[in-house]
Amino acid sequence: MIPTASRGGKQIEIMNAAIRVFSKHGFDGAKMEYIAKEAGIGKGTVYEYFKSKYSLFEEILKYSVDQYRLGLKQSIDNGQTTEEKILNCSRFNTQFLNNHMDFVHIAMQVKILSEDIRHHHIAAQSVIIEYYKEMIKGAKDKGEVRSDLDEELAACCIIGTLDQFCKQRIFLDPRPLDDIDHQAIVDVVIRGLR
Amino acid sequence: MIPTASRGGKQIEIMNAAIRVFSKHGFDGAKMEYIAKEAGIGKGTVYEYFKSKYSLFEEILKYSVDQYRLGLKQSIDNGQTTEEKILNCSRFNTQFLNNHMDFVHIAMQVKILSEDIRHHHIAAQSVIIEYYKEMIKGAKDKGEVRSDLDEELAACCIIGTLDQFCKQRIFLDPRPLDDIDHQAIVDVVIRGLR
Amino acid sequence: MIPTASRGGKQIEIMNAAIRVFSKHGFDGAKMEYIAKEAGIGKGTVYEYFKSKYSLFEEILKYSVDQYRLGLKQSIDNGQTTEEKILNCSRFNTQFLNNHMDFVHIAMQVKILSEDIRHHHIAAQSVIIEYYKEMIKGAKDKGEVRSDLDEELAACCIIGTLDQFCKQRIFLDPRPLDDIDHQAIVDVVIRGLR
Amino acid sequence: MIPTASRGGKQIEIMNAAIRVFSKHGFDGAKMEYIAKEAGIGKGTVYEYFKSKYSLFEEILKYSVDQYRLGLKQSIDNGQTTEEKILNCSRFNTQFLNNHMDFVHIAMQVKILSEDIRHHHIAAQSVIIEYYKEMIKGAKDKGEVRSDLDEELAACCIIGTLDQFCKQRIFLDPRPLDDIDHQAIVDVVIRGLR
DNA sequence: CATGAATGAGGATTCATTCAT
DNA sequence: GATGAATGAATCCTCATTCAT
Repeated sequence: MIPTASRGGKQIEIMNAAIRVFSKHGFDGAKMEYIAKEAGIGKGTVYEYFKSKYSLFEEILKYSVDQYRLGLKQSIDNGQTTEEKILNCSRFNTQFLNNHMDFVHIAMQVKILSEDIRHHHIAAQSVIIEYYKEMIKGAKDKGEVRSDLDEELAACCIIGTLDQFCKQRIFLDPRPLDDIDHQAIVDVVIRGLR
Repeated sequence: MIPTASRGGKQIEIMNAAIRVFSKHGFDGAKMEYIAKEAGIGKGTVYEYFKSKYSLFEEILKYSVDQYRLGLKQSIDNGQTTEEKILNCSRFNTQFLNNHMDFVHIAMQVKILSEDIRHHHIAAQSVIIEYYKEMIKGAKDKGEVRSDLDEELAACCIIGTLDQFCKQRIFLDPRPLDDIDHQAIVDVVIRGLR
Repeated sequence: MIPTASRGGKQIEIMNAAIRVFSKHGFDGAKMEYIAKEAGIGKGTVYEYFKSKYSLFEEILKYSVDQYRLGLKQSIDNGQTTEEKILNCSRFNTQFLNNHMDFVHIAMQVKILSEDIRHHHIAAQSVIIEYYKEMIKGAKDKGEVRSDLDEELAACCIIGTLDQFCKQRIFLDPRPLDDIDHQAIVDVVIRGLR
Repeated sequence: MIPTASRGGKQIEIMNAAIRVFSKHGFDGAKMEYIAKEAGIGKGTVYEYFKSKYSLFEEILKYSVDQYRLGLKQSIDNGQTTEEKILNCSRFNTQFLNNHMDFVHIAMQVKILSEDIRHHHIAAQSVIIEYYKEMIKGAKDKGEVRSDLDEELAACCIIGTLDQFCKQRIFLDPRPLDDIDHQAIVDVVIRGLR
């Protein structure tokens, strides 16, 4: 195995190639040969950086989930008002899911994952929910949302609506993603149906 | 192959066994032998009813999607007010996803599916969105929701929130599903965050 | 198993159906279901008359070889002169091989056959050669062929030429079989090339 | 797949091993594992060189048929007189069929072959017949055979007699092949029975 | 007697992984 | 370090055979 020092660069390259291949073919459909070819290296070289297909998958999963969590955190932190925060999340969500949607779905077959990665995954999800809950808590303090709002359910509503919107746009709607009216989505979440 | 007349019963039995096995192991992890054993029959018998593992999967997918669509339709139709309709959907959603969640996730790897099944799947999704949009339209007429509400986005919000809630309860929350406060969820959707 | 008394008729029916199917698909390609369907009976019924696919094949082989041997014997016996005898053989050969050629080829994979059937087959071949050798012997006595002719080689020449002619006509030549000039073939055999 | 440059050697090795196994067990009886073992390689390696059992079979068939055709051409070309040419053919035929007889028989189940290979096979047969016809034509010019001889039938007679002789020696006669009196066979063909 | 639904042994094929170069 | 030819374990599927009806 290669000393950890110089590994970083190529490791990331392989992971990015693998994300594309896993997304296109699913876990079992993704042959190591495809991944190597996509990364522009030999089949054997992948094994210098990852000890098995499965561990490569798990590394990617962790990596992606962390990327997602961090991006979301930043989206929230960068917004001034709660509305702006959610707006940022909507934009980031669309962008991220557009690139990783398939991978996310593969990842959801949580049943096939190891305990270790499963915990990581669930933990990350929980952390994301916490981010939102804290955001709501802050919004309550600033009086931007009603004070009797259940924070868990609010988080649910935001996450669910944003995700569902992405799904519909990506799977059902042929239009490009750049003309999305994020403001309108956020409006529905904030104002509700009534 | 067995005449279509008498096939129905055993076909359904196999499909139900297969849903369990697919859910537990994923598509590629689900060996035909497991499925046969789960259905209490011999391996070869599965092939009397489905011409391949893949087509078995597709049949199940169609079947599940249709079951879901029909259940949702009924949930909406059985409610008097819009609030009650959404409440019904929430209950049905929780119940259905609890039994099929894993399968639904496997199914979402839409990329690996045939054109035919993919169209069926997308079509069913579209129909479901239509159900909700029509519900919103009716609600507008009755003045239960504001008249400037975008129907598509409203559907997004309802579907997304209900689904996300289920996911959180099923994956992250160890509590049983029967003490869910569906009313609270619906409240958030209807009143929004503010 | 069915009492041998009334078996004869249906047994022959099955064998004839099986010859057609074996000829069309080869031994391993011929499914018992095809054979049953071709004979217009149920799959299980075939097993009432033959204890296995393999033994069915062997029975057919014996049957066909015997049919061929008998037909050839008759062809020889029915001719007055040697030339006429060979002429009859040529006609019978063409007719028989046209119906059984593929089966004959399948049968030639002697290696896969049991010792028993192999001996029967080889014995029948030997008997056929004997028929021809006796014919030649008779012809020598009548002065129709030269007296220094090797009987074995003469048989070889007759059998080989007639068979090869059939093969060419059946495999390479699209013309129907009824306008064959058997006299010309026999001439070549009798007069030689010179 | 391995680059075509360096494939040649091992490909031929596998084909030769496969000829032995196909000859011994027939097409369906020949397990890929046997073939691999016979070639002294792993099962998977065969698939690096041939995409399926069937295509391996077809490649062998083409290869064998071409080998046969070329050997026969040379036999004819190397003879001075027509008699010598046929003599050469008889020797080559015996030698080749002794090594390939079983495979040739398997190959004759032309019905199961693909259109492509079938055409190749039939074409090769036709070419062989042409070789003989041209030989006869030349013999006519040199006055070695009578001028009214039908070339097609003459070819038939030569091919058939030589093949039939081989069959008899290989299948029915326990004697070794080296004491064959090829001259006697050729005599019968050239002088005829009379 | 006849049937055909059910069975499971058997074999072609795939692909993650190894290791000699 | 990098490679890709070789490997064989693992699995889908076929079909001869059985046996309950």
